[in-house]
Amino acid sequence: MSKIIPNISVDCVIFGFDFNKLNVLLVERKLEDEKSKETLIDDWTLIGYHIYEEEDTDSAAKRILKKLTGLDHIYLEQFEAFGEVYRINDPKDKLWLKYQSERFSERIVTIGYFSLINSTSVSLSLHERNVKWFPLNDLPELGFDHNKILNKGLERLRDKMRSEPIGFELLPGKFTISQLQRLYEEILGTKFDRRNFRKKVLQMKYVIPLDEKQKGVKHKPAQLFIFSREVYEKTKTERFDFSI
Amino acid sequence: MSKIIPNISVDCVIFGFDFNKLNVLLVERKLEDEKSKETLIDDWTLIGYHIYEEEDTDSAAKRILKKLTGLDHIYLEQFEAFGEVYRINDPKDKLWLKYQSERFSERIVTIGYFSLINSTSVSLSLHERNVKWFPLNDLPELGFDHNKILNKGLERLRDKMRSEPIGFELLPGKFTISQLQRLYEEILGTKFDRRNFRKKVLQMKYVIPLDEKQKGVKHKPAQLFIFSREVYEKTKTERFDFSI
DNA sequence: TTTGCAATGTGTAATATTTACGCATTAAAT
DNA sequence: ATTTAATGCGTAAATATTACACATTGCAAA
Repeated sequence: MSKIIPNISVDCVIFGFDFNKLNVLLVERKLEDEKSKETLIDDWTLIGYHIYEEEDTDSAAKRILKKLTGLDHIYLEQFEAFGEVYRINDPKDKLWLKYQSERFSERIVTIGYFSLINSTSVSLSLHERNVKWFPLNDLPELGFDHNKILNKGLERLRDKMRSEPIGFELLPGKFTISQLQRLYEEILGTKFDRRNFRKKVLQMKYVIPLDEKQKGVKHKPAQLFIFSREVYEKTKTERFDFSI
Repeated sequence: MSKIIPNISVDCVIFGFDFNKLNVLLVERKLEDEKSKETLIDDWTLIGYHIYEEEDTDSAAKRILKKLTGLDHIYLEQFEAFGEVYRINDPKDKLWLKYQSERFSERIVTIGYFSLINSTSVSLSLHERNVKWFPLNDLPELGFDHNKILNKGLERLRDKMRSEPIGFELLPGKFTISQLQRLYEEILGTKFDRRNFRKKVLQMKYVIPLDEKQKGVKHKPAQLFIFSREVYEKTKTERFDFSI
């Protein structure tokens, strides 16, 4: 692969949904002094990396996701570039970058991507580093300006959820209407009336009912549905709107 | 000022409204062979520039606007980073960059900003270069990937117009409801019923009627209004929506 | 095997919002 | 004085949203 560009990186806000909470995937950032064994850094960050000279920024984000999940076709969208001069200012952050490479002591503009993955069906690995899902309301201390990046990504996810059917990306292929409702309630921070929500979803021709029911639940099993992007693209004119 | 970063730039899609059409501001790109006087390049581009090492990307965009208009507080918003490896590929574009500086032969990631200005009250100048307003439906040939950038900027303007009251930035401080309507119709590409549009606008507490009427028109002069961002921020909860 | 539990699944009336549309008013130009 | 080309106002019809109650299903516990 070609050379790394030292002052441009991408960072991914990877969202997952466990049928209850919206989670973000973070990677542990640990550094200890080689002699004294003193812990110099111990916190978490978004998953990101510098881009290569012969690599689109989109491709860099895809590369990171692929390395992490082994999967190729993950929902990915750029949401904002972070270009403040002093976005990396904390000595910890500078130390970490220096430890990675002397070349990273320059100024870095990073491009934020958010990604939606169906966390129930994915196994994760990132070399020797520890990656973990964190619910949004219980985040650890984050390095760099990743709190800001994460929140901007979340904001964009919320906005986009209201106008396009991207929520399905967070669910398995087959899902129930209640699962979809919980997802929307969790992300948008609202409550919907169960019956009205169902009515709305049933109107969407691209949410297709299956002749199949939920299994292994201890109550009346719900009908399963699939989302069809193909049908959605054909019937796009209907304004999609999950707002209150 | 500090050194230029050769592989990061900003480009501004500057919109203006002349009470009839939505226009974009472009700068002429002309280059002729010094000996033969042959025209090597003659087209137009968005207004952009590389960023400096000690400059936020936002500040770089502001710097460009200031140089162009002399004004400080212009509506400005980042909309997308363009990070394809081969976004600059045309020999003309490479020639132009080389002519600007040998250092610009590297790969460049550019960050797109869109800006809204009240074109009726601004005088423009950009050193020795020719700048001009073009209506969106009659654009000249654009250099680089600026057609793509322009269209993405426009898309973002449209999206944002539907959810936030940014259209006012394109009008003079005092405006009539019909002017506002024409603006929205032009940008969103829709027609609104005059009476219903008026009703909707009058509900917005942040569109404040003045005891003042239009002058110099050859029909019944309309009442003038001002937009108050302050009132808007206070009453934000009401969902703003100009959709059909 | 019966009963309780915890969900799913359906319908309808009340309310709010959006759309469609008609006519009087005003200032300038003829 | 009359015409012109807009502004300004109100109301009815259509549509969309919200609120709400009860029957159904499959499993688990009694």
